[in-house]
Amino acid sequence: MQSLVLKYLSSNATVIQTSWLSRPSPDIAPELIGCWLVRQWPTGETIRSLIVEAEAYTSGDPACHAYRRRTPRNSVMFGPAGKAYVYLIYGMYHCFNVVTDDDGIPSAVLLRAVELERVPEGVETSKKNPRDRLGAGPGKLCRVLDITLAHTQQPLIPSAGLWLEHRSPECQQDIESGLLSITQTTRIGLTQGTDIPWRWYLENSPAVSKRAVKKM
DNA sequence: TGAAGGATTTGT
DNA sequence: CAAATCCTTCAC
Repeated sequence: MQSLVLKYLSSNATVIQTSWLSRPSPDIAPELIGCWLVRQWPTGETIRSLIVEAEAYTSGDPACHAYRRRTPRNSVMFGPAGKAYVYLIYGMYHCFNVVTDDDGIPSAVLLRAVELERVPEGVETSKKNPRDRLGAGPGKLCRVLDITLAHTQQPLIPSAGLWLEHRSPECQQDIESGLLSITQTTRIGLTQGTDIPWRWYLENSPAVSKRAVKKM
């Protein structure tokens, strides 16, 4: 079977705008599956990644970092959509979120897994970490795409070196026809809000972990 | 000012 | 299942 990334990669994808992201995160997260996360380094190297797994967090949600109060770390989630919320977890991994919904409503979509169109320069693959698993996990996708705390609060636009693009027409058609299937289930790794089914992933993607595909 | 803990990953 | 590892948050 041909790689999904290469099958759906198109040269004229359109950049996702703030207005499209100014909606509730549980509406946006499933629609981001099949969209593109694009990273461009200062060297000019540009890599598109197919988003295959995402989770929604929002106001009133006990698992949301902004549930208790506004703090320096989570403040970007309270602002307008279209910005990056990046945080460091367990002292060693970064997690990347897309800030969503209207100004004043703290919400975001955590990107949990992507399929890279190719291996970035300087990145080694191995049997343990093969090409199709480089972006398999929220910490791993940040590591391979070099997404760090420097990106948090940055707008997701090409000039920032990190942005989003809509599904290609081929991908959109395959999702609508049912050839590609998106599954909804519960979120991972939480201590609160564990029963809220706000995780979505693309069936049969090698970047979605077996642990992650556990059903409700 | 200090201590507890976390939207993870990896190896035992 | 526990370690790695450090920033954020909250309590004192």
